[in-house]
Amino acid sequence: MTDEPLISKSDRTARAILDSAYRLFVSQGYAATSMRQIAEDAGLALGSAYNHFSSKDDIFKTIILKRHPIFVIMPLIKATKGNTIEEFIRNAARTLVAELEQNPEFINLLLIEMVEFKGQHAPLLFERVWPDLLAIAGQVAVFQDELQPIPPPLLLRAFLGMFFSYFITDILLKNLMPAAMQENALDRFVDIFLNGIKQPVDNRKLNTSESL
Amino acid sequence: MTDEPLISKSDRTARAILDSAYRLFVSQGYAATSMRQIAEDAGLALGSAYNHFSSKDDIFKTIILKRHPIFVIMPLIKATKGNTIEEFIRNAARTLVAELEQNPEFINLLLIEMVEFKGQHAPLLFERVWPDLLAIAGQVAVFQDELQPIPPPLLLRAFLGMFFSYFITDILLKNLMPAAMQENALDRFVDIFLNGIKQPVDNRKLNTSESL
DNA sequence: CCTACCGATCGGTAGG
DNA sequence: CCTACCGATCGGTAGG
Repeated sequence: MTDEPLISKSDRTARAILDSAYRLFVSQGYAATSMRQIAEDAGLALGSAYNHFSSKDDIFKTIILKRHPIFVIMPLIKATKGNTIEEFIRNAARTLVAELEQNPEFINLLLIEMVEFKGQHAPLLFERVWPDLLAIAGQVAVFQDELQPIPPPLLLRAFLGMFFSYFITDILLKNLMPAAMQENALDRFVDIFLNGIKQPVDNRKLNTSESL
Repeated sequence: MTDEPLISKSDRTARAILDSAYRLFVSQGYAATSMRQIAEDAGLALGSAYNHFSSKDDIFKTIILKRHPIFVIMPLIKATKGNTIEEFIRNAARTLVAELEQNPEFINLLLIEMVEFKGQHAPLLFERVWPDLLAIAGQVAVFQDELQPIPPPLLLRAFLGMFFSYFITDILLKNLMPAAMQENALDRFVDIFLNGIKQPVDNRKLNTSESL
């Protein structure tokens, strides 16, 4: 029985290699990371890594299909709750930012794929994320009459864009910005986005009491 | 007189090296680009490149301080005209997208700096872009009473974010998206953004004639 | 500006 | 899973 544990030794080693490679890739880039670094970080000799993966590229391909940020982001959005579009969007934004703060480099895999691999894995990634995309479009459709007439896919794209741009500018400008550019920046981003997508009905509760 | 032309031979060679390096960096990344590639592309032997730059890193540093996309984007925004905030934003967005379509890889320098250099040049970049930032904040201040009370720096950041997210998602999802997600995506992005930042006064001309 | 070289490191493999 | 190796290429330099 114990001869065949649920997770074999070989599997554990393969995972150690993937984990090490992931960390090194997102912190240095693909070309700047050597197989020797990966093997050493995983506690192996170089040659041993090749018993588990045929090449460095093979490791990268495996990682990107398992750990591309889109595979973290989409399920988080899908699991978001909310009784109004406002609640839904604010909850989703908060969840994503919490995830990001936990691992600020997790977007780097996307950037590396764009620059160093010229986006060549995009078709496969898109195909695999498609079911989640449909599910989310269905969730948002519930709020249809709160919203401007915007096609749901475009809405999702704009939302992802808002989030993406928030933390790109956040990373870029970290401690450099004047306070006004930073303070509550996420809330402000969400305000603009929400105000932008909502129907201008009477019961809108804007915080613009000074409406001249 | 002709002994000292305005642009010396040495200057021209240095520029050829920078141009070649720029093209190679944005299309492959920094680590994946070798000094031999750069020298060959510039029409030189390897050793000759070192008469103009002390190291590969020296070349990168020179390039990023001259050609970081922020130095293209900010002047373009600064030169934007418009009698209303709507005109201004739409013109700026159009100009930036036109620039991007002309050189789809020009953002890669920013991405490379983020991933492969961990954003270490950010302080210097920010310092140099600061005057433009102030100028643009001044330009936008003119439209103050058309706008929600949003601090100008945050407004600029949100606008840059909108633009940035537009073309990141554009690059990522290029030919993969359902038509609805792509068609007029920029206009839609701008609509959302504009609607999001504008004061909800009476004379707003929304294209939502079907307001339930 | 080039040729010819330096030591170091690269991805990958053979052989056990 | 490791040791020891392969040829190729790396960033950089000396010397002319």
